[in-house]
Amino acid sequence: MKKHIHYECSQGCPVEAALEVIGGKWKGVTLFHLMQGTKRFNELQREIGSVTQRMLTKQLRELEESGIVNRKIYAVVPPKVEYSLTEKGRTLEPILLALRAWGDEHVLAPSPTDKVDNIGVV
Amino acid sequence: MKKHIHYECSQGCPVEAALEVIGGKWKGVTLFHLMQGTKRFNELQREIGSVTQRMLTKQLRELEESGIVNRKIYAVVPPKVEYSLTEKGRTLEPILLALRAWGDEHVLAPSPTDKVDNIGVV
DNA sequence: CGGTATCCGCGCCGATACTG
DNA sequence: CAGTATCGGCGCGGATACCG
Repeated sequence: MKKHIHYECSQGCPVEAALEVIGGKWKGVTLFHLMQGTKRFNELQREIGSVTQRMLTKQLRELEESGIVNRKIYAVVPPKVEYSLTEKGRTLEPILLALRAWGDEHVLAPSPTDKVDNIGVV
Repeated sequence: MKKHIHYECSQGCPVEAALEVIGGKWKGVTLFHLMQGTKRFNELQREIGSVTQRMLTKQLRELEESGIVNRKIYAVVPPKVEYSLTEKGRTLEPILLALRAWGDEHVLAPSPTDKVDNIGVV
């Protein structure tokens, strides 16, 4: 059995690979808020609004494991943890800005130019 | 009215909104392949490689509903269905290209500059 | 060829309770 | 404050069979 076709996209497709990093349920928003600077856990949770503590923790851990987010623990009482983008994470900024612009224009404020061009049945 | 965002991201966050459109499990790859031009169903399935018929259908339907993808049915035997990007879909091209570039550089071919900068414990 | 229909396991995710 | 532990519903998504 030889694999003559294109590369299996599930393994080597760079678009999928990128989306697996930022495509998690709360990762987009989280990253976007971290673009504004270092944030504490509570700060993030408050700003995102509807994320549960459990999920925010999970998403942040995964982002950390992807090398996108840095977790800084202060050994103080009460505990203080700060999250920030790593160098690698900052390379995502243009993409996040592009996503925001696109979402703004084509989802949140659908313009008449976004109407379905045609539905073809021949 | 000025947008004083800093509230509930779950409803009005444009980044999330955009990711909900392209973030489906197979949507990224699918859209990327459709950037190369109009494709038939089988063609897409073969190129993506590991997607099941059921899932590809589902993802394409959702993309269609989002106004991103056009479905053109030819009334012939055997059946022939062609998928293509709509005008709105084509506005995603720069984002898809950026995602591919990022995935290539930072996921598929991790460079030494992507090493964790530091893990801070103060 | 390009789909539905159906079954079903698994893991996501919310809710809640507890902790250092 | 910033988590972890545990339970449980339910929807995602694979496998399979069938259809126009």
